[in-house]
Amino acid sequence: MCAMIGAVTPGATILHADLDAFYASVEQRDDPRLRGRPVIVGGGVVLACSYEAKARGVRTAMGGRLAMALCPHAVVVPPRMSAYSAASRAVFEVFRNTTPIVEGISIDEAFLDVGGLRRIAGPPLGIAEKLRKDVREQVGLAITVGVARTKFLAKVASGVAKPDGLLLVPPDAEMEFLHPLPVERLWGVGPVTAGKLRERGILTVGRVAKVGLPALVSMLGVASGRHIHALATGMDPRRVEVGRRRRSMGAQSAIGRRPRSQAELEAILAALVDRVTRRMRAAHRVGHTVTIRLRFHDYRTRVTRSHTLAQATSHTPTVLDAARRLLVAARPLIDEHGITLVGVAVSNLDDDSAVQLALPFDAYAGTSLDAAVDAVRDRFGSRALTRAAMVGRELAPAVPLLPD
DNA sequence: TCTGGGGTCCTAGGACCC
DNA sequence: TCTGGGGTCCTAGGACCC
Repeated sequence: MCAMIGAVTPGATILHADLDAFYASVEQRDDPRLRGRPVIVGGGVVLACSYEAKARGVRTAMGGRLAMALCPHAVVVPPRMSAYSAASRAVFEVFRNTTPIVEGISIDEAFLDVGGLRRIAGPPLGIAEKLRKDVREQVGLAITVGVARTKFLAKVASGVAKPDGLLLVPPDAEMEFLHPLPVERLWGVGPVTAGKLRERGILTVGRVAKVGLPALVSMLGVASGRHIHALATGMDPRRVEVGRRRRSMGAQSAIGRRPRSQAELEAILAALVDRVTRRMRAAHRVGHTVTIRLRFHDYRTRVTRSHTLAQATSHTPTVLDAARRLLVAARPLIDEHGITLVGVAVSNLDDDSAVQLALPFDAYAGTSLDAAVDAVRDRFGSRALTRAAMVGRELAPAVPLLPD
């Protein structure tokens, strides 16, 4: 399926590329028996589903029981995250072979700026066509691409063109394209905001543009009002940014309704902290703020409790200690409301090379070198020690530490 | 709908400093 | 004894996205 509006359009140089039903498509690619059949990835809840299942009303995040009621012949497969990661890496490789300006949004989605490539690679629409072909041939997956002047319009275009489509929005036809769409298409308009707009009879993007900025600000607040007004009128100055860094890393686990002892909760917490801190170390990141997240029996009430450490760390026992204290402090809430989810996140992230400054001058000031070395080994593992030793007697500020 | 897991950004109040 | 304005950081909650 390939739709096009207009011809050569110098302003439309941003591509939004979005893999179709990503997890389910990987499963269908890897197992020919699944092709053409409704596929659900997940178990208790639907993590992803193929278009054949979507046609029966199955949706992401739906409970497994309901999904099977809607689509009794669906094939349910357990998720294979490593296969999806590998497929994602292969697709991003194709993206980066297309243009150096690639901004990853998620495992299956990215923006590409192809504005500078006209002389060597031709106009954006041709580049987009080739990108789709390359992903299909090299990775074996269908990908939808939207092409437009702004990120938001490119994203909406890919959403409209799905599945396996290509859609260009020419700069002189943006409002015709955008204004008939429902307000939910605006990035940042979810159920709550859509409800507020709906109450006032604002159902389309065109109506949002017409009602004007002051009215939107009074309805939705300054940030939200300005944001959706800008999008609805085609203004979106955000550039495609290469190398955006993660601002937090977390893990969580839904644990059902069964009552849990403190020991059980702490064991779950320890496993989560271990997962997060391993990932942090692999990414060479350290963080200052430890947050625990709890959800209660009603599945709606959520609380977070956080604590900011004096020093950024990815050290498992240090993060666990902070998380455990927060959990202990939250015990009365847990006893009162019952707990159904526990999560841990570390935010305020730095590159792990940032730890270095604090080490010699703060925590280890006044201690002997031997004592500092022991403390460093304890805290960050032997690789950090090796790096420090390489510069001689001191833990020099310029040396990045590599926690193990 | 008996309910996942990983994130981002915004708001708002209070502490604290100058 | 009463009273400033501005800025930053921390904590908590909420909406939203994939």
